[in-house]
Amino acid sequence: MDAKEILKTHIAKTAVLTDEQFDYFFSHFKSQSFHKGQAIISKGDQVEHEYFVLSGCLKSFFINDEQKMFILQFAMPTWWASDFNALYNQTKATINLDCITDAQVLSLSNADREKICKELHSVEHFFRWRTNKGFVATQKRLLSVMNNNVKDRYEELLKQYPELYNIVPKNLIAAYLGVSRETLSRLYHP
Amino acid sequence: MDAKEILKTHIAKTAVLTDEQFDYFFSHFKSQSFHKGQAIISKGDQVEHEYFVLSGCLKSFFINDEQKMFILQFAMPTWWASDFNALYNQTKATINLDCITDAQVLSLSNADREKICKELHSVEHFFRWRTNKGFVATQKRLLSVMNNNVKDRYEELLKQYPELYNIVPKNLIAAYLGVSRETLSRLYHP
DNA sequence: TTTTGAAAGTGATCTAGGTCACGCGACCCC
DNA sequence: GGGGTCGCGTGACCTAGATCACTTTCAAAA
Repeated sequence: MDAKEILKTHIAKTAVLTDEQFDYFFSHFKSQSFHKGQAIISKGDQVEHEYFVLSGCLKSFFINDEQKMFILQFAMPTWWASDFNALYNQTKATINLDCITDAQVLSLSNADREKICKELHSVEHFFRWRTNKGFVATQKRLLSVMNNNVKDRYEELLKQYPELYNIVPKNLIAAYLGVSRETLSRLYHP
Repeated sequence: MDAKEILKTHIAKTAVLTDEQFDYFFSHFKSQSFHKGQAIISKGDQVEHEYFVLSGCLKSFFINDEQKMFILQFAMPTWWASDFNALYNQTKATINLDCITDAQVLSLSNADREKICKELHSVEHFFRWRTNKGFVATQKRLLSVMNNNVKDRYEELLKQYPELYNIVPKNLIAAYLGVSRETLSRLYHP
Protein backbone atom coordinates (compact mmCIF):
# COMPACT_ATOMS: atom_id res chain seq x y z
CA MET A 1 0.00 0.00 0.00
CA ASP A 2 1.48 3.36 -0.97
CA ALA A 3 1.61 6.55 1.09
CA LYS A 4 -1.56 7.95 -0.41
CA GLU A 5 -3.59 4.82 0.32
CA ILE A 6 -2.31 4.60 3.87
CA LEU A 7 -3.31 8.18 4.63
CA LYS A 8 -6.64 7.79 2.85
CA THR A 9 -7.56 4.70 4.85
CA HIS A 10 -6.51 6.45 8.03
CA ILE A 11 -8.62 9.56 7.37
CA ALA A 12 -11.63 7.56 6.21
CA LYS A 13 -12.04 6.21 9.73
CA THR A 14 -13.16 9.60 11.05
CA ALA A 15 -14.05 11.86 8.12
CA VAL A 16 -15.85 11.60 4.80
CA LEU A 17 -13.94 13.09 1.87
CA THR A 18 -14.66 12.81 -1.86
CA ASP A 19 -11.77 11.57 -4.01
CA GLU A 20 -11.15 15.08 -5.29
CA GLN A 21 -11.19 16.51 -1.78
CA PHE A 22 -8.74 13.85 -0.62
CA ASP A 23 -6.44 14.49 -3.58
CA TYR A 24 -6.44 18.17 -2.74
CA PHE A 25 -5.79 17.40 0.94
CA PHE A 26 -2.99 14.99 0.03
CA SER A 27 -1.32 17.56 -2.24
CA HIS A 28 -0.25 19.50 0.86
CA PHE A 29 1.86 16.64 2.23
CA LYS A 30 5.50 16.07 1.45
CA SER A 31 7.01 12.58 1.55
CA GLN A 32 10.28 12.29 3.47
CA SER A 33 12.69 9.52 4.42
CA PHE A 34 14.90 9.44 7.48
CA HIS A 35 17.44 6.93 8.68
CA LYS A 36 17.87 5.35 12.09
CA GLY A 37 19.05 7.87 14.67
CA GLN A 38 18.36 10.91 12.53
CA ALA A 39 16.83 13.95 14.25
CA ILE A 40 13.66 15.46 12.81
CA ILE A 41 13.03 18.13 15.44
CA SER A 42 15.67 19.30 17.91
CA LYS A 43 15.25 21.45 20.99
CA GLY A 44 15.31 25.13 20.05
CA ASP A 45 14.18 24.59 16.45
CA GLN A 46 11.40 26.60 14.93
CA VAL A 47 8.74 23.89 14.50
CA GLU A 48 6.77 24.19 11.27
CA HIS A 49 5.57 20.65 10.55
CA GLU A 50 3.79 17.66 11.96
CA TYR A 51 4.57 14.17 10.69
CA PHE A 52 2.39 11.22 9.75
CA VAL A 53 4.38 7.98 10.06
CA LEU A 54 4.18 5.58 7.09
CA SER A 55 6.83 3.10 8.20
CA GLY A 56 9.40 2.72 10.94
CA CYS A 57 9.30 4.08 14.46
CA LEU A 58 9.94 7.56 15.85
CA LYS A 59 10.24 8.84 19.38
CA SER A 60 9.38 12.26 20.77
CA PHE A 61 11.23 13.04 23.97
CA PHE A 62 12.22 15.66 26.49
CA ILE A 63 15.67 16.12 28.02
CA ASN A 64 15.59 17.66 31.49
CA ASP A 65 18.18 19.77 33.31
CA GLU A 66 20.02 16.68 34.55
CA GLN A 67 20.29 15.39 30.96
CA LYS A 68 17.78 12.65 31.65
CA MET A 69 15.53 11.66 28.77
CA PHE A 70 11.81 11.17 29.15
CA ILE A 71 9.96 9.72 26.15
CA LEU A 72 6.57 11.25 25.47
CA GLN A 73 5.57 9.04 22.57
CA PHE A 74 6.69 6.20 20.38
CA ALA A 75 5.25 6.95 16.94
CA MET A 76 4.41 3.87 14.88
CA PRO A 77 2.85 3.73 11.37
CA THR A 78 -0.35 5.83 11.06
CA TRP A 79 0.57 7.84 14.16
CA TRP A 80 1.17 11.58 14.10
CA ALA A 81 4.15 13.17 15.79
CA SER A 82 5.62 16.62 16.40
CA ASP A 83 6.26 19.06 19.20
CA PHE A 84 2.61 20.04 19.21
CA ASN A 85 3.04 22.70 21.85
CA ALA A 86 5.69 24.51 19.79
CA LEU A 87 3.79 23.86 16.56
CA TYR A 88 0.43 25.21 17.75
CA ASN A 89 1.84 28.17 19.66
CA GLN A 90 4.64 28.92 17.20
CA THR A 91 7.33 28.79 19.82
CA LYS A 92 10.75 27.11 19.83
CA ALA A 93 10.87 23.34 20.30
CA THR A 94 11.29 21.99 23.83
CA ILE A 95 10.63 18.44 22.61
CA ASN A 96 12.92 16.43 20.33
CA LEU A 97 11.73 14.06 17.62
CA ASP A 98 14.01 11.43 16.06
CA CYS A 99 14.09 8.00 14.46
CA ILE A 100 14.44 4.73 16.35
CA THR A 101 14.53 2.87 13.01
CA ASP A 102 14.70 3.99 9.38
CA ALA A 103 11.43 5.72 8.71
CA GLN A 104 9.19 7.14 6.03
CA VAL A 105 6.84 9.98 6.88
CA LEU A 106 4.47 12.49 5.31
CA SER A 107 5.00 16.02 6.56
CA LEU A 108 2.34 18.72 6.76
CA SER A 109 3.05 22.34 7.66
CA ASN A 110 1.16 24.18 10.36
CA ALA A 111 0.07 26.84 7.88
CA ASP A 112 -1.21 24.24 5.40
CA ARG A 113 -3.11 22.37 8.10
CA GLU A 114 -4.89 25.55 9.11
CA LYS A 115 -5.52 26.42 5.48
CA ILE A 116 -7.14 23.09 4.57
CA CYS A 117 -9.04 22.99 7.86
CA LYS A 118 -10.60 26.29 6.83
CA GLU A 119 -11.24 25.17 3.26
CA LEU A 120 -12.66 21.72 4.03
CA HIS A 121 -15.00 21.28 6.98
CA SER A 122 -14.38 17.50 6.90
CA VAL A 123 -10.66 18.02 7.38
CA GLU A 124 -11.28 20.22 10.40
CA HIS A 125 -13.52 17.43 11.71
CA PHE A 126 -10.76 14.90 11.20
CA PHE A 127 -8.19 16.98 13.08
CA ARG A 128 -10.62 17.63 15.93
CA TRP A 129 -11.01 13.90 16.37
CA ARG A 130 -7.33 13.19 16.07
CA THR A 131 -6.65 15.57 18.93
CA ASN A 132 -9.59 14.24 20.93
CA LYS A 133 -7.98 10.82 20.80
CA GLY A 134 -4.56 12.16 21.67
CA PHE A 135 -5.99 14.10 24.59
CA VAL A 136 -7.83 11.11 26.01
CA ALA A 137 -4.78 8.87 25.55
CA THR A 138 -2.49 11.34 27.32
CA GLN A 139 -4.98 11.69 30.17
CA LYS A 140 -5.10 7.90 30.53
CA ARG A 141 -1.33 7.77 30.61
CA LEU A 142 -1.20 10.44 33.31
CA LEU A 143 -3.67 8.41 35.38
CA SER A 144 -1.61 5.29 34.85
CA VAL A 145 1.60 6.99 35.93
CA MET A 146 -0.01 8.31 39.10
CA ASN A 147 -1.85 5.12 40.05
CA ASN A 148 0.22 2.16 38.90
CA ASN A 149 3.68 0.90 39.71
CA VAL A 150 6.42 0.36 37.14
CA LYS A 151 5.72 -3.32 36.55
CA ASP A 152 2.03 -2.78 35.84
CA ARG A 153 2.80 0.11 33.50
CA TYR A 154 5.40 -1.95 31.66
CA GLU A 155 2.99 -4.83 31.15
CA GLU A 156 0.22 -2.45 30.11
CA LEU A 157 2.54 -0.92 27.51
CA LEU A 158 3.57 -4.28 26.07
CA LYS A 159 0.00 -5.52 25.99
CA GLN A 160 -1.06 -2.44 24.06
CA TYR A 161 1.93 -2.31 21.72
CA PRO A 162 3.54 -5.78 21.56
CA GLU A 163 5.56 -4.77 18.49
CA LEU A 164 7.58 -2.33 20.62
CA TYR A 165 9.22 -5.21 22.45
CA ASN A 166 11.16 -6.24 19.37
CA ILE A 167 11.90 -2.82 17.94
CA VAL A 168 12.68 -0.68 20.95
CA PRO A 169 15.66 -1.27 23.30
CA LYS A 170 14.90 -1.58 27.00
CA ASN A 171 16.62 1.63 27.99
CA LEU A 172 14.14 3.53 25.81
CA ILE A 173 11.22 1.63 27.28
CA ALA A 174 12.54 2.68 30.70
CA ALA A 175 12.70 6.31 29.52
CA TYR A 176 9.07 6.01 28.44
CA LEU A 177 7.99 4.56 31.77
CA GLY A 178 10.01 7.17 33.64
CA VAL A 179 12.27 4.75 35.53
CA SER A 180 15.97 3.92 35.43
CA ARG A 181 17.02 1.11 33.10
CA GLU A 182 18.36 -0.74 36.16
CA THR A 183 14.94 -0.84 37.79
CA LEU A 184 13.30 -2.06 34.59
CA SER A 185 15.95 -4.76 34.22
CA ARG A 186 15.43 -5.95 37.79
CA LEU A 187 11.68 -6.44 37.24
CA TYR A 188 12.33 -9.70 35.46
CA HIS A 189 15.84 -10.51 36.73
CA PRO A 190 15.42 -10.21 40.51
CA MET B 1 -21.73 39.42 33.06
CA ASP B 2 -24.40 36.81 32.41
CA ALA B 3 -23.89 33.24 31.21
CA LYS B 4 -24.40 34.11 27.56
CA GLU B 5 -21.84 36.90 27.61
CA ILE B 6 -19.27 34.75 29.43
CA LEU B 7 -19.56 31.98 26.85
CA LYS B 8 -19.60 34.44 23.96
CA THR B 9 -16.41 36.14 25.14
CA HIS B 10 -14.80 32.72 25.65
CA ILE B 11 -15.65 31.47 22.16
CA ALA B 12 -14.68 34.73 20.48
CA LYS B 13 -11.05 34.11 21.42
CA THR B 14 -10.77 31.24 18.94
CA ALA B 15 -13.71 31.35 16.53
CA VAL B 16 -15.66 33.94 14.59
CA LEU B 17 -19.45 33.60 14.90
CA THR B 18 -22.18 36.03 13.86
CA ASP B 19 -24.69 37.00 16.55
CA GLU B 20 -27.31 34.75 15.01
CA GLN B 21 -24.88 31.84 14.85
CA PHE B 22 -23.90 32.36 18.47
CA ASP B 23 -27.54 32.55 19.56
CA TYR B 24 -28.20 29.27 17.80
CA PHE B 25 -25.09 27.72 19.37
CA PHE B 26 -26.09 29.00 22.81
CA SER B 27 -29.61 27.59 22.49
CA HIS B 28 -28.14 24.09 22.91
CA PHE B 29 -26.78 24.80 26.38
CA LYS B 30 -28.70 24.31 29.60
CA SER B 31 -27.91 26.36 32.69
CA GLN B 32 -27.50 24.35 35.90
CA SER B 33 -26.63 25.11 39.52
CA PHE B 34 -24.93 22.75 41.94
CA HIS B 35 -23.99 23.11 45.56
CA LYS B 36 -20.72 22.42 47.32
CA GLY B 37 -19.96 18.69 47.46
CA GLN B 38 -22.61 17.71 44.94
CA ALA B 39 -21.68 15.07 42.37
CA ILE B 40 -22.17 15.83 38.67
CA ILE B 41 -20.71 12.64 37.21
CA SER B 42 -20.14 9.46 39.23
CA LYS B 43 -18.17 6.36 38.29
CA GLY B 44 -20.36 3.99 36.27
CA ASP B 45 -22.74 6.70 34.99
CA GLN B 46 -23.64 6.98 31.34
CA VAL B 47 -21.93 10.28 30.45
CA GLU B 48 -23.97 12.46 28.11
CA HIS B 49 -22.78 16.01 28.82
CA GLU B 50 -19.79 18.24 29.13
CA TYR B 51 -19.87 21.30 31.37
CA PHE B 52 -18.70 24.87 30.91
CA VAL B 53 -18.01 26.46 34.29
CA LEU B 54 -19.54 29.92 34.88
CA SER B 55 -18.75 30.27 38.58
CA GLY B 56 -17.34 28.17 41.40
CA CYS B 57 -14.84 25.34 41.19
CA LEU B 58 -15.23 21.71 40.17
CA LYS B 59 -12.84 18.78 40.35
CA SER B 60 -12.61 15.76 38.09
CA PHE B 61 -10.96 12.81 39.78
CA PHE B 62 -10.21 9.12 39.69
CA ILE B 63 -10.48 6.69 42.60
CA ASN B 64 -8.09 3.74 42.32
CA ASP B 65 -8.36 0.20 43.69
CA GLU B 66 -6.91 1.26 47.05
CA GLN B 67 -9.56 3.99 47.33
CA LYS B 68 -6.97 6.69 46.79
CA MET B 69 -8.12 9.79 44.92
CA PHE B 70 -6.15 11.36 42.11
CA ILE B 71 -7.40 14.71 40.81
CA LEU B 72 -7.17 15.15 37.05
CA GLN B 73 -8.38 18.71 36.87
CA PHE B 74 -9.61 21.63 38.90
CA ALA B 75 -12.21 23.37 36.73
CA MET B 76 -12.45 27.12 37.28
CA PRO B 77 -14.72 29.60 35.45
CA THR B 78 -14.48 29.35 31.62
CA TRP B 79 -13.00 25.84 31.88
CA TRP B 80 -14.68 22.80 30.43
CA ALA B 81 -15.04 19.56 32.38
CA SER B 82 -16.41 16.06 31.94
CA ASP B 83 -15.22 12.47 31.69
CA PHE B 84 -14.11 13.07 28.12
CA ASN B 85 -13.06 9.50 27.55
CA ALA B 86 -16.50 8.21 28.48
CA LEU B 87 -18.22 11.07 26.68
CA TYR B 88 -16.39 10.66 23.38
CA ASN B 89 -16.43 6.88 23.35
CA GLN B 90 -19.90 6.54 24.86
CA THR B 91 -18.72 4.25 27.64
CA LYS B 92 -19.47 4.30 31.38
CA ALA B 93 -17.71 6.91 33.51
CA THR B 94 -14.42 5.97 35.15
CA ILE B 95 -13.87 9.57 36.25
CA ASN B 96 -15.95 11.44 38.81
CA LEU B 97 -16.86 15.12 38.61
CA ASP B 98 -18.10 17.10 41.60
CA CYS B 99 -18.20 20.55 43.17
CA ILE B 100 -15.53 21.97 45.48
CA THR B 101 -17.69 25.07 45.94
CA ASP B 102 -21.22 26.01 44.90
CA ALA B 103 -21.13 26.26 41.14
CA GLN B 104 -23.02 27.40 38.09
CA VAL B 105 -22.41 25.66 34.78
CA LEU B 106 -23.71 25.41 31.24
CA SER B 107 -24.17 21.84 30.06
CA LEU B 108 -23.95 20.65 26.48
CA SER B 109 -24.83 17.15 25.34
CA ASN B 110 -22.49 15.02 23.27
CA ALA B 111 -25.14 14.67 20.55
CA ASP B 112 -25.73 18.43 20.41
CA ARG B 113 -22.01 19.19 20.25
CA GLU B 114 -21.63 16.86 17.27
CA LYS B 115 -24.75 18.32 15.66
CA ILE B 116 -23.62 21.98 15.90
CA CYS B 117 -20.07 21.05 14.91
CA LYS B 118 -21.54 19.63 11.72
CA GLU B 119 -23.85 22.58 11.16
CA LEU B 120 -21.37 25.35 11.89
CA HIS B 121 -17.81 25.05 10.66
CA SER B 122 -16.70 27.77 13.12
CA VAL B 123 -17.99 25.74 16.05
CA GLU B 124 -16.02 22.71 14.90
CA HIS B 125 -13.00 25.01 14.68
CA PHE B 126 -13.58 26.19 18.23
CA PHE B 127 -13.80 22.66 19.61
CA ARG B 128 -10.71 21.59 17.73
CA TRP B 129 -8.76 24.35 19.42
CA ARG B 130 -10.24 23.70 22.79
CA THR B 131 -8.99 20.12 22.61
CA ASN B 132 -5.65 21.20 21.17
CA LYS B 133 -5.11 23.30 24.26
CA GLY B 134 -6.25 20.55 26.59
CA PHE B 135 -3.95 18.07 24.87
CA VAL B 136 -0.91 20.32 25.13
CA ALA B 137 -1.70 21.15 28.77
CA THR B 138 -2.04 17.48 29.70
CA GLN B 139 1.21 16.67 27.93
CA LYS B 140 2.96 19.44 29.86
CA ARG B 141 1.57 18.10 33.10
CA LEU B 142 2.78 14.59 32.26
CA LEU B 143 6.26 15.99 31.60
CA SER B 144 6.16 17.93 34.85
CA VAL B 145 5.15 14.85 36.85
CA MET B 146 7.96 12.80 35.33
CA ASN B 147 10.68 15.43 35.61
CA ASN B 148 9.99 17.55 38.68
CA ASN B 149 9.76 16.84 42.38
CA VAL B 150 6.71 17.57 44.52
CA LYS B 151 7.87 20.98 45.73
CA ASP B 152 8.53 22.29 42.24
CA ARG B 153 5.18 20.99 41.00
CA TYR B 154 3.36 22.57 43.94
CA GLU B 155 4.95 25.95 43.32
CA GLU B 156 4.31 25.68 39.58
CA LEU B 157 0.64 24.98 40.31
CA LEU B 158 0.24 27.92 42.67
CA LYS B 159 2.05 30.25 40.30
CA GLN B 160 -0.30 29.25 37.50
CA TYR B 161 -3.50 29.27 39.57
CA PRO B 162 -2.96 31.42 42.68
CA GLU B 163 -6.71 31.48 43.33
CA LEU B 164 -6.63 27.74 44.13
CA TYR B 165 -4.64 28.41 47.30
CA ASN B 166 -7.64 30.07 48.96
CA ILE B 167 -10.41 27.90 47.54
CA VAL B 168 -8.99 24.38 47.60
CA PRO B 169 -7.95 22.52 50.79
CA LYS B 170 -4.42 21.13 50.90
CA ASN B 171 -5.49 17.50 50.88
CA LEU B 172 -7.04 18.10 47.44
CA ILE B 173 -3.94 19.90 46.24
CA ALA B 174 -1.98 16.83 47.37
CA ALA B 175 -4.36 14.58 45.42
CA TYR B 176 -3.73 16.72 42.35
CA LEU B 177 0.04 16.52 42.78
CA GLY B 178 -0.16 12.78 43.43
CA VAL B 179 1.44 12.83 46.89
CA SER B 180 0.21 12.17 50.40
CA ARG B 181 -1.16 15.16 52.34
CA GLU B 182 1.57 14.53 54.95
CA THR B 183 4.34 15.01 52.41
CA LEU B 184 2.77 18.21 51.11
CA SER B 185 2.40 19.51 54.66
CA ARG B 186 6.05 18.77 55.41
CA LEU B 187 7.26 20.83 52.45
CA TYR B 188 6.71 24.02 54.38
CA HIS B 189 6.71 22.69 57.96
CA PRO B 190 9.91 20.68 58.12
C1' DT C 1 -23.27 25.98 74.04
C1' DT C 2 -21.64 21.68 73.10
C1' DT C 3 -20.50 18.24 69.76
C1' DT C 4 -18.63 16.54 65.75
C1' DG C 5 -15.80 16.11 62.12
C1' DA C 6 -12.86 17.86 58.52
C1' DA C 7 -8.30 19.99 57.76
C1' DA C 8 -3.83 20.13 59.06
C1' DG C 9 0.80 19.29 61.61
C1' DT C 10 4.21 15.92 63.18
C1' DG C 11 7.13 11.90 64.76
C1' DA C 12 8.70 7.13 63.63
C1' DT C 13 9.32 3.80 60.45
C1' DC C 14 9.17 1.51 55.81
C1' DT C 15 9.96 0.83 50.79
C1' DA C 16 10.07 1.55 45.69
C1' DG C 17 12.97 3.10 42.93
C1' DG C 18 17.40 5.89 42.13
C1' DT C 19 22.41 6.10 41.86
C1' DC C 20 26.97 4.43 41.29
C1' DA C 21 30.08 0.98 40.03
C1' DC C 22 31.42 -2.91 37.57
C1' DG C 23 31.22 -6.90 34.13
C1' DC C 24 30.08 -9.01 29.84
C1' DG C 25 28.56 -10.04 25.19
C1' DA C 26 27.25 -8.13 20.52
C1' DC C 27 27.64 -5.49 16.71
C1' DC C 28 29.34 -2.00 14.11
C1' DC C 29 33.05 0.39 11.55
C1' DC C 30 37.91 1.83 10.45
C1' DG D 1 40.30 -8.35 13.39
C1' DG D 2 40.74 -5.34 17.20
C1' DG D 3 38.93 -1.24 19.54
C1' DG D 4 34.81 1.32 20.75
C1' DT D 5 30.31 1.83 22.36
C1' DC D 6 25.76 0.21 23.15
C1' DG D 7 22.52 -2.71 25.45
C1' DC D 8 21.87 -5.20 29.46
C1' DG D 9 22.56 -7.54 33.99
C1' DT D 10 23.73 -7.05 38.86
C1' DG D 11 25.51 -5.88 43.60
C1' DA D 12 25.70 -2.21 47.35
C1' DC D 13 23.95 1.66 49.07
C1' DC D 14 20.86 5.99 49.30
C1' DT D 15 16.69 8.92 49.41
C1' DA D 16 12.02 10.86 48.38
C1' DG D 17 7.96 10.00 49.60
C1' DA D 18 4.44 6.58 51.74
C1' DT D 19 2.29 4.86 55.72
C1' DC D 20 0.62 4.74 60.37
C1' DA D 21 -0.46 6.76 64.56
C1' DC D 22 -1.43 10.53 67.34
C1' DT D 23 -2.52 15.61 68.19
C1' DT D 24 -4.34 20.32 67.39
C1' DT D 25 -7.39 23.60 65.32
C1' DC D 26 -11.41 25.43 63.90
C1' DA D 27 -15.92 25.78 61.87
C1' DA D 28 -20.38 24.05 61.17
C1' DA D 29 -24.25 21.48 62.91
C1' DA D 30 -27.47 20.47 66.44
